[in-house]
Amino acid sequence: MADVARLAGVSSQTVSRVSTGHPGVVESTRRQVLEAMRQLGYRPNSAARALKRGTFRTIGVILFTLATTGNSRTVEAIAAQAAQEGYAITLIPVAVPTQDGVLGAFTRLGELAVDGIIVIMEVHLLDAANLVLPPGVQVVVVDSDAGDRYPVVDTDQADGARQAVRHLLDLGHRTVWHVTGPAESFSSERRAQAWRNVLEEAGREVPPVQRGDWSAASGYRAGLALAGEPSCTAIFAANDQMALGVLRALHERGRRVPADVSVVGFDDIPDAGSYLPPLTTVHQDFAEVGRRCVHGLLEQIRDERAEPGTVLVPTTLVVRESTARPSGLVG
Amino acid sequence: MADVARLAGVSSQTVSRVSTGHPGVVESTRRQVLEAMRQLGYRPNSAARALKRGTFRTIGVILFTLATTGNSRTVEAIAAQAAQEGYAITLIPVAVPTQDGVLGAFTRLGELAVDGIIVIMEVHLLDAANLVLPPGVQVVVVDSDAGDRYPVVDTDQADGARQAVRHLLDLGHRTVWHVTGPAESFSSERRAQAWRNVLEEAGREVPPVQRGDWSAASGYRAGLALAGEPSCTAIFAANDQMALGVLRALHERGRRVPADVSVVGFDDIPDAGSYLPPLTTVHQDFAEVGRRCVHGLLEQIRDERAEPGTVLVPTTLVVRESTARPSGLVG
DNA sequence: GTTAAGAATGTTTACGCAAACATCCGGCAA
DNA sequence: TTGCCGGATGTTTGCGTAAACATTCTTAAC
Repeated sequence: MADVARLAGVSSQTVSRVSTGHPGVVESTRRQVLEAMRQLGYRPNSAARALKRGTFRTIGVILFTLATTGNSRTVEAIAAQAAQEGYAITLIPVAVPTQDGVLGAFTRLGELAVDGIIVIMEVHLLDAANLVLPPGVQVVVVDSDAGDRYPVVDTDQADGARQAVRHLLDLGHRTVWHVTGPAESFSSERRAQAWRNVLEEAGREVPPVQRGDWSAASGYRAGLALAGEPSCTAIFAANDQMALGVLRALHERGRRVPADVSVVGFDDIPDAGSYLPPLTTVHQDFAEVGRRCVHGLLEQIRDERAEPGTVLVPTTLVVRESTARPSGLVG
Repeated sequence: MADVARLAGVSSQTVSRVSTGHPGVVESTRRQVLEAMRQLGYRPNSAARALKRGTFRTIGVILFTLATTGNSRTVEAIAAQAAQEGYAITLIPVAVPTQDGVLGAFTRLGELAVDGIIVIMEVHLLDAANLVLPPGVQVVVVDSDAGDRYPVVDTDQADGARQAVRHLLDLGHRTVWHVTGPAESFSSERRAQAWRNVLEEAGREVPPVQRGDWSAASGYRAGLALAGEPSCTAIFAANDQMALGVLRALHERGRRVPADVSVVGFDDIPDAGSYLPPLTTVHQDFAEVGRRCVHGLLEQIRDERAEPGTVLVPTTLVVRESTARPSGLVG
């Protein structure tokens, strides 16, 4: 910086003013400084800047995996929104979903240069890790029900699941079977809960749950089991990939979709429209979730007033070709 | 830090020594300092630390999107490996693949606190952006052929494609049609090139290319076109998602897979085994690519000797049920 | 022409840490 | 006993920046 100042014939403070875009620098001076910067290839040192300002303009995102569509889409949206607000994103992956894993991540995080953290996982896992957040670092949570302690932003899981199940009941199915996600996942539990509620409210029988792990392979296994249930005419899978596995299992067992069995997924991943048949599913607005996270976090950072509460992003049911009236009712 | 030193009855330098794990601090003193840290909730300020050390222990990853399986898997592997080496990952998304977009990202990047950068995109786009890298910041590139200027780590695209096409020819197909990815993508071009080469070497006719954009929807469109070609009995899609679209198109047009037409994909995404039928595809080891990237970059950072060159990660063909001998040869 | 007001620019300082150097102390060989 | 060595700890200093304050210059009103 001193070099730039010397070359431009000004003081280093003026260089600082130019590089931070402060007012009160006359145009001709400004031009000279910029030219000197260019010549010397000067770049402000962000460490020094952060030290002086006490802020890093960086948000940490802590999660288990990018392998699920939901997570990677959410992270992408967070990154995009943060970039627009002049913030960078630091990714903190937790290798294994154990207490140690989370604890390790947070220990690292404590020393990390972040002004706030977005947690994309069930918050109980954080508590279990006996976590102490660095003071002054704000938190927003996705995929959790910790709305009383941290601000939460999430898709309206329950409403999405309700729409899916009601759609199937409205088509005339007597009841709906459910392929659920892992028990540790809040989203998974919430979807299962809503499914159960709708059935109970409608006075329908609640069939046993098939548990999966979000993967197509687990959906396939669940689908094989369900294909053996003659009374099963409608299936609500907790995500699209498990729905894909269910479709394959039904196909292999000679049960036609949607003629014999209707299938609904959740997420509306881009591929869902290309499944055989194209999948009826619940559309999640991941981009909006990401935007809201960043927005909420920055608001907290600026205001220091943490006000827990939950923001729910609405869902829409996208009806494609994997659902139909049960065959007994055709016509 | 001064508070901690006072409470522990030592100098701030001793506190520093404890927190950096330096030797030469007697156990009893160390214990006292740690206790004082705990009581005061002290956390080292990473900005100051970075300023002093001149290093951030952070790697920047610049890319267009996390939406493609390959990118998100690679990023995940990079993050995991970096974490293990004590480095954090900063994500720099480039919203739009235009010169301005890339330039903007790099301007931001210039001010960013990173010791090295991993670029996951065709490097020509960087050049087009007239990019000036911050001096002292090392770069490793994925998905590019810039091996003469930057170190490159990539899947062995050509070999994977060769395996796919040869597999189809070996089964007895006269030729293989190709659904390619976007022209800007190096991976896409490399796969197409290898496909062409194998056909030419074998003296087969090279059918016109169907261009897609990696999405299942584009694969579907290409598939509809190919379903209208009676002579088309074998299709190599440049990724699994386009293969999914092709499968759907063939199904809709009444062409059976693999009885009438064989289909091969590329990537081996987790869902591929659950397609109808389960997809024969080329397995990419994204995790290995990520590991090599980080490894290469850290080596550069430590040695300062940039030695361009290309590291290729091998691929394997995974044969499932979407390929078979052409029907004329059955039995 | 004088002076005050305000704009443009310069000077000083501190942010929190860790490297480099300085000091202190106990122990051991001569 | 003396002197010296080396380990443990303390003191000084500077990393690059921007806030706060100081100075200079310009302009306009009288």
